[in-house]
Amino acid sequence: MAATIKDIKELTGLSLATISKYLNGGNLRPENRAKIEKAISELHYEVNEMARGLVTSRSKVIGVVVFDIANVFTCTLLKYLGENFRRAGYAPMICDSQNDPELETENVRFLLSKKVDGMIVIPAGQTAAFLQPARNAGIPLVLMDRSLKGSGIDCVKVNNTASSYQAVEKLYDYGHRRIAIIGSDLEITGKERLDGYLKLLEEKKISVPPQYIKLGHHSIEHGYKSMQELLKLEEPPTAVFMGNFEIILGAVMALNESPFECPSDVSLIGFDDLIISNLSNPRLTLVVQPLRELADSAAELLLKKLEKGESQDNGKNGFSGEESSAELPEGERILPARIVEGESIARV
Amino acid sequence: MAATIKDIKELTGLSLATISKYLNGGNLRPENRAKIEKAISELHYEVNEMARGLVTSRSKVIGVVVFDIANVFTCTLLKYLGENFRRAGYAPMICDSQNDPELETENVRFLLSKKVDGMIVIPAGQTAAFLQPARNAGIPLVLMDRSLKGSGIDCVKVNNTASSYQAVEKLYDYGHRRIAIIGSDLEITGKERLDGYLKLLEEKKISVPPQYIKLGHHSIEHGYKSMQELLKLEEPPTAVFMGNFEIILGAVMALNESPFECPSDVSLIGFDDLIISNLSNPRLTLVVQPLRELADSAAELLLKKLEKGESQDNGKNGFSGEESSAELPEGERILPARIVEGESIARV
DNA sequence: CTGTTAGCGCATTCAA
DNA sequence: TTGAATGCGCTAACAG
Repeated sequence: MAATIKDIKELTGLSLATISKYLNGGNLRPENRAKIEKAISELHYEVNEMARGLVTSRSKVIGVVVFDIANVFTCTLLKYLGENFRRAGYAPMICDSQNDPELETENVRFLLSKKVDGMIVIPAGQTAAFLQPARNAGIPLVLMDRSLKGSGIDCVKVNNTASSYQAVEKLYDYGHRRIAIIGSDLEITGKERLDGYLKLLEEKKISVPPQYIKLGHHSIEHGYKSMQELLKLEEPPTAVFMGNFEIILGAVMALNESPFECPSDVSLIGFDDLIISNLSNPRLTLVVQPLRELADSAAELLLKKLEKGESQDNGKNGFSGEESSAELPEGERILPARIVEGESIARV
Repeated sequence: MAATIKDIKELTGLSLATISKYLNGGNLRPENRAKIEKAISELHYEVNEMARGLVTSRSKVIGVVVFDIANVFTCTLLKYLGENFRRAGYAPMICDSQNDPELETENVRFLLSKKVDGMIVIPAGQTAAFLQPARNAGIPLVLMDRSLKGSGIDCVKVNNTASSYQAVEKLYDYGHRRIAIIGSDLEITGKERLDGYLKLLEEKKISVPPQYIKLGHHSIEHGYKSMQELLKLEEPPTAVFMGNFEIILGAVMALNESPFECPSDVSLIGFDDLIISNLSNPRLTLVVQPLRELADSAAELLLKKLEKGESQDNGKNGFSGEESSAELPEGERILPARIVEGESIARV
């Protein structure tokens, strides 16, 4: 089958060690170097990473576990992560959890059996138990987008609460008082964004009817249904804050099917994503997450740990099950989102 | 560090062979089975796939090379592919070529060094040379979306020409005669779709000014610029066929910024993607590719080859470089796309 | 700078 | 059914 260093040895008369040294960038006599290179290209030799990994116990592979791969948000991050890892000589091994905690658990196990050197995780659930095997294995871990409260695992994310506060504040500044939210209290990011909305209402001493607060999943259906219901109210909101991309999709769809117009009848601001907003007419004003920075930062953090050989397990968490302490993760990095202006907000 | 079967041996007093047999589903005495299971859970033992792979020379990993991962089309396919492979006990290892043939070549090498059992490829370029190492290695290969002419490698794709023919025919049936295209002659799928457009014009004996045929890359910029130019013509088209998702994005953006309205001023039909169309107002009429079927079919094809231990290299192609013969790939599977109705086409 | 040797964790002969 | 021995392809001492 495939050529091995033994074949190179036959062809060159050199020893295995010399060839290995060549492969790993050691110094050797130019003539030998040339011989080896000739043999390699003749034999179409490729390093067998399994054998190498068995010895070094490092695979140069980084596991990436995402809650849902069929998702603009996720795959943009994957793209940037991939660029970073590549540059550092690592390759990502991507696992899709399909929003299923069981699959997520299995993914972690799987990646461990593949001896990945580290892991990036965008968790599906809200508990860190599924990561315990990885912590036991002592490999570096970095979370993205969603932190796991009290787990002590580093996380890179945006400041959801502050950003959604700003978004709603923009509606407020444009004169809106009847401000609704279509969001989520089931996803952790949704909760944080809801907090921002509520905080602004509280600070500005605005009260809204409970029907203005539509909570469910971050899903197209929820967005669609909620917008329909909002527009049917006797006193519909003049502005709606939409908590994530799927919700935006559903809500805009419902609005398009209704007699209401944006922004004359109802103003909109949404959280997540950028490209897509160009499709809607008028263009949506959005809170855009710095995806590039998120990925770069997470990759850098993980690579740094990889270099230092630092383990995620700090010794305090050697047990499995629920964490009790509410210790603040030391490495939590919170990036600011920015508002990108469209024409979906009217003055009132 | 991590437990090995040696540790299990110590703990149970059984031999390595017995434990190995257990791990691989062999028959053994219930009491021994119980002992081993106890030891495994105590030690948190996980099979080291690197060591196993070194012996079996099978990794249970399937390499997936995509031309661009940050792309709704791609990542939806990835999702479905992942489900299929998972079910069959394989895990996908995804590599992003970033539309760069060099990176693509490197990706193939990389995956080979990881000893993947097979590969799914959505190629960035149009020549098959970069796959030669994989063919030499004798692993099964399946292309998706874009075939490599005369390479003899199986491919699962949609019938681009026929589908775009139908799309343009729909415009024709609605009474349109001034039909423009914003498409690509640089991507293979673009070419095929262009063919469908031209074929319909020819059959219906319609002639259009050359300015109606906008060819470039499958990019947002191309779509945006082309739509602007089309609308500026003295006699603008009454209908536009948009060749892929990025082009749709750009074109709709340009249209939204213009005084023209869809469908009263200009009718639209686009190729690719589904979800997104809901954002635009009116909803776009689209040619939708059967992503689920594409992925299922490609996965099935590859898994079948994996079972049969069939190699992609049929012996006729043992050389590298350009292929000369125009042999039809035996396993080419062409699936039909379907038109999903929106409200973006007016009668004229 | 180069060669010899040992062993990574596992599956797989062959004997028992 | 189980056990002992061998080797997968490579790296990492160590000695030369």
